Amino acid sequence: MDIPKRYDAKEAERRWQIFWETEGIYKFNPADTSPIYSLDTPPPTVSGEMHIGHAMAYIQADTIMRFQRMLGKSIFYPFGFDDNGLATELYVEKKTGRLAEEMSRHEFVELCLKESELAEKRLLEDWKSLGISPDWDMSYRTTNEWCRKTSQRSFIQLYNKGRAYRKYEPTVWCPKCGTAIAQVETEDKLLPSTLYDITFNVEGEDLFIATSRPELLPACVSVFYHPTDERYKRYAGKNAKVPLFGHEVPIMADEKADPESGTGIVMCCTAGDSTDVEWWKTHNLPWISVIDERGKMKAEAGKYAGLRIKNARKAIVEDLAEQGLLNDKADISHTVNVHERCGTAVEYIMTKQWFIKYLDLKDLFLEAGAKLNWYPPYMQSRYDNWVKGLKWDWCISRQRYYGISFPVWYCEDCEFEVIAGEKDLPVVPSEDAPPIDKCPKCGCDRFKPELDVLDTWATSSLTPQIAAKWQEDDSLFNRIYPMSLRSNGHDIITFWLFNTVVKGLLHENEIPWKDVIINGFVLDPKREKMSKSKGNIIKPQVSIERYSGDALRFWACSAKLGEDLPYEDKELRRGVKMINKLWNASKFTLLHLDGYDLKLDELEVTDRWLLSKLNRLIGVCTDSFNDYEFSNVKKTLENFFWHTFCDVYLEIVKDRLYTPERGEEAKRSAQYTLYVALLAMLKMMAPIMPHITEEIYHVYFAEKENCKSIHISKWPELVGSMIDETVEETGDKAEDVISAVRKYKTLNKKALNAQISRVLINCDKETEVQLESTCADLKATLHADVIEFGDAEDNIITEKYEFKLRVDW
RNA sequence: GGGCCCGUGGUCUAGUUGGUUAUGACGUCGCCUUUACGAGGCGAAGGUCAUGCGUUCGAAUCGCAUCGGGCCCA
Repeated sequence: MDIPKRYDAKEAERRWQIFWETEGIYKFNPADTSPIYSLDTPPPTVSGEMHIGHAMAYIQADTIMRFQRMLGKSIFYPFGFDDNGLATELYVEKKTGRLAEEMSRHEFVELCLKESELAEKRLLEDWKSLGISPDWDMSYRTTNEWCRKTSQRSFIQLYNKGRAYRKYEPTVWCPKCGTAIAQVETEDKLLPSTLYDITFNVEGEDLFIATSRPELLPACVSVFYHPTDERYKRYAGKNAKVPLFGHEVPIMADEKADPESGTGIVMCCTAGDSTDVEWWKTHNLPWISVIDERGKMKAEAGKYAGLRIKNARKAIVEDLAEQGLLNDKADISHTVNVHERCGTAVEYIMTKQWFIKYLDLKDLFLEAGAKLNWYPPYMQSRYDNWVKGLKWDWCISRQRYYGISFPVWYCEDCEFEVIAGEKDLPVVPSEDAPPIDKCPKCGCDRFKPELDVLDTWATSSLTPQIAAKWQEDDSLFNRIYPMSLRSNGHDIITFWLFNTVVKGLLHENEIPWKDVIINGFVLDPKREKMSKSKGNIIKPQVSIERYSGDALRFWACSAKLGEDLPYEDKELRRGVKMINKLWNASKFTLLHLDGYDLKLDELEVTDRWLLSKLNRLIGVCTDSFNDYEFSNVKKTLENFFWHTFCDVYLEIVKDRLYTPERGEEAKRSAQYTLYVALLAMLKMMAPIMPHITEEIYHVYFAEKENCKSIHISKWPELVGSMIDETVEETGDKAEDVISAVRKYKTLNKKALNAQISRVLINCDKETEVQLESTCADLKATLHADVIEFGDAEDNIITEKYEFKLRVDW
């Protein structure tokens, strides 16, 4: 057998990745009737690089899939890119330096498609370098024909169920992007601002109201104070006159007015924030719209019409001051709800939008959350809290260019909604004709296309349906859905996970998966969140280049589910060491297995000791993988391999392998044990380190097992009869003696192979019988001429069993 | 402000249905070429388990409070 001295990870990893792909090792076989195990992977957005957080999450999920594959399941493991929506538009605009407004809609869409395809080609190489094992032939991008069809079909079916509807609503709106956005696409930012104390007038009397948004004065529709606030109770039922604009608004009491904030009395405008919207709803207030879709003041703002929001604010403040209506102003910092993608403060604008009606289904959603198996379990409460706090239906329309079209046209006269036929999907209403000639309601024959596009989550919430060929291949879909597993970041439980549950329930009346694993974040070595501005980003490609993919995988598996993992170079270096150790230990083992025929007479005690422990290990690793505790597999396996197998067992059996005088039987017993143990350890390590284990497997075991790849070989079976408590105790006692003598040699500055003339062991009779049975191995390992039992003045006491020993040089 | 999670040697971490001396790794120090590996082996030092109170025969583990950190939501 010719085994190279060194293992070249960089060369080998590329070689095996190509081998797996060309040999179709991970291909899904629809004809395979084994139970299916499926994974709903997050399609990464093409707008960014693959970052270290992606790497961790994909690797963790991949270990599970590799484990399940070795259990003999039929693996359904798709991979997709999300190149849909606003994120891609912004990426393309930034990359090409051209704005969507500068060209025709068609041109911009083509540009986005072209750029995202380029990005995907580049990104795909990054993802493959992680050594993950999806069936690449099942790859998709969310803008391809099939996804567009699926997404539009979902919309049409929800429309037919009365779940999709269109209406005027105050909508969270980004004036910079000029689009409606979802609640979840906003975030709160602490920003500096000015609080203006403005003079209103109540029956000739001054009333001071504090606001940071005086430009909304024309949209003021009422004034609120807290019901218990004695200062303002006397105003109940009266009207306040709005300065500069002169209209009168009612003064009312409401719990949501904070007596501590500003002057304790607050104006309600349509609409500065979500509280304004709530007041508008609960108190049936009129809606005055003063800001347009692009953040300019409308005609309702009178002389300020046409000004941008900030300029209008400035002008109004100046006018107030001039007229003596500005009582006071103070610099403050307060939280502002901004669009997370561009940082612009959001507005609430009254527009016609498409919604998915689901507020009536909260109980159903909570039930679904309870049906899912959450790993870790406490993540369910994030989902629950989100569902309980929902206030609006799901707004699914976006006023953008690049995205999946609504399959909808409107009658130009009566706004009648014309929906595409499912057989015509996918459609682009701005380019395709509607399925009817005349409006069934008014007879008009002119139609206008819906130009809005679907929210990107409206599509990515269909990943199970997209992957499993929903309503295209029923037999496949029925076998796949609900899927076995969803892998999800904890930051997107409230959108990607929740929205997928919503679609699953609305379409299939069933939860989309059985199990959900939630992975944590990767932090920088100082345990701080990585961000571009801090400059502490770690690129996985650099880590792979420097330490290898297996080393990165080894690191990624050290975090438990849900837990954040700090990135540390030393942990990657440990992975490199592990690869090296696996290589060297295997090299040694396999050299001694050359020509071995797997024949066995009887096992030596120390061999039975190792095999007993090995079978326990198999039990632990199998259970841990089944519970998605890959970090426990990694830790337990690493410790067993390194310490028990390499440091103790290999040293014990060397003599039997090298010294013919020990006898053929003793050698064969060692060979059998080495074969079984190394093979089992490699297989259990394979999901974590797929390349090095494959390399070693092919040096020897592939031929023996007649199997093309370790990753489709059989997972080690726990043989209960091999677990033997007595043998384990015997071996543990021998190990205790070995480590005591090693310690003695070290303390006396002797080499571990220094010869000793005698070891005298003072122990009870039972132990004596036990140790006797390992005497030949003990003598060889300790390099002792004789081992004797009996009373004597001791010079060492063992750690674990506290035997008294005497070592004579 | 609400919800959830986390605080264990210098650093990262195991252990959390209460029960011997709290696990392992990195780092530090000392010793050693075990016919696989010096990218290795053997060993040493280093922890009042964030703090306080409580429950208990017994608490890293359970309860309460405080302090600190993180994530999500408002």
